[in-house]
Amino acid sequence: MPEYIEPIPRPEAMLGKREQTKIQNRETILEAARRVFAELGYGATTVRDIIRATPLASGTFYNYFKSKEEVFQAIQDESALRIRPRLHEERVKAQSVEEFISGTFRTFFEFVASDEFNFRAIRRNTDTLRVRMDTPEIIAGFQELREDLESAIARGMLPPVDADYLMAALVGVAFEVAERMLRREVVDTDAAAAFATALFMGGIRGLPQLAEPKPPAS
Amino acid sequence: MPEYIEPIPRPEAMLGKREQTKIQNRETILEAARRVFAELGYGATTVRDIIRATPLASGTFYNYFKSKEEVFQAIQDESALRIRPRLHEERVKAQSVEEFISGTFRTFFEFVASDEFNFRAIRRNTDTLRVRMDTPEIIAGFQELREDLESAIARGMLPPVDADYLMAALVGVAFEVAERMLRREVVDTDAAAAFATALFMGGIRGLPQLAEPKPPAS
DNA sequence: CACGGAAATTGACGCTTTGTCACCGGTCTG
DNA sequence: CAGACCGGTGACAAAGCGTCAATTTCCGTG
Repeated sequence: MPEYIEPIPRPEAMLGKREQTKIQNRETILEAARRVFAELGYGATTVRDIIRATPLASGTFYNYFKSKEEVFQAIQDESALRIRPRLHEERVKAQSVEEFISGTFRTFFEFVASDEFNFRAIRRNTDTLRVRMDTPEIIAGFQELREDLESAIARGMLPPVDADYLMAALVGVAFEVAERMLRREVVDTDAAAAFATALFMGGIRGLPQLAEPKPPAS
Repeated sequence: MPEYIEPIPRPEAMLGKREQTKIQNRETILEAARRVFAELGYGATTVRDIIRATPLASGTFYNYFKSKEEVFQAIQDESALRIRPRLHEERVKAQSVEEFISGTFRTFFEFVASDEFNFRAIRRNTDTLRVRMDTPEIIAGFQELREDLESAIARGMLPPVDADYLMAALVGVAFEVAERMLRREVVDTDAAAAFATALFMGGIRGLPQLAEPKPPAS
């Protein structure tokens, strides 16, 4: 039986040419895709448009991604990967419901504002139509939020409410309010966070309480 | 100058053959599209797939719709057109905030549950990706909700809060909670409505209040 | 009833996009 | 330095797109 050889993790600078161009090409494609999506909107963009915005051959594209959806997903996941730990951290260090909620919203809205390019351009589509797409990484973020809520309930910080619905409500408000926030002439993340936080701070108190925690539905 | 001749509005049953097949064809296409979208998901569906699910020729399709987006829009708009008046009515006849909010949510969740086929199938897409699309008719519904909120504020039923954000929050919660509701083994619209209503009933009280009404942002 | 023309349907056509794969040049390993 | 092999290349077949000249269907009129 052949011994399994661990690939040697070479220091950054000493990567082989092969590895370098692989990273390079991937970034080239993602960069081009960001430009094209922003220009044409997701719906109107074709794989060929992305390839044309690149010095690469069509075959090369398919070595890295198998469709425009996958490129799109990668772009979204990059954002999700940057924001997710921050949100989680914000919530675990929260000493009160208020900190939990307001920390989540403030972090999210600030991120959205800073990442505005991605957040908006990506949603732009032909005419008045808008698309919203949840990648696995984003869905994992939702899942994490729900777990954090359940943990907060277990610690007695939150009353025993339906964590699944509460998660959904938080997500819905976060995304929808973020969208409106970005449309205003002056983007005021504090005001948006204050609004959303106040809504939930007042609202959670009156939520129907469960005898036992709700099992995950999917 | 030639006299303008008003087209004679004939009684339903006496429509000319031309008019009848026009209505017929349109419905044939929409029906086929519903099936195909449900089967393949919106993203994977091609105009040709829809045409193939129909006895018509490709050219005919383009006499009625100019793309799959437009078909999709028409399907969505049909739903929106059915639910919008009901929601509006529910809100204008509301004598209190509680009636306003709970009436809106109950009506919406019940509709979504009855219209589940459209609501779910339409969102299904390749793999874990989901799309959400707001048609002009749906956006008009949002607008109407905001106007109803503003009118409620004017009547003193609601405190002078940011109607734009409140509308966004209501919409976000409605859609996101609806989605979770449908995933559960037993779809309980009352429970979902109770949850969402309680959230807002408690939450609205504490919302930041405005000196003067917020002007529309877009 | 039959005829002329308006209106709508048809499907083949030219063009674009899609995804693949045989080829080949540069890169790595021994 | 040689040989293996990884991965970029672009031509290609298959499929989708939207159009339009030809054709059929319908309607109003004499």
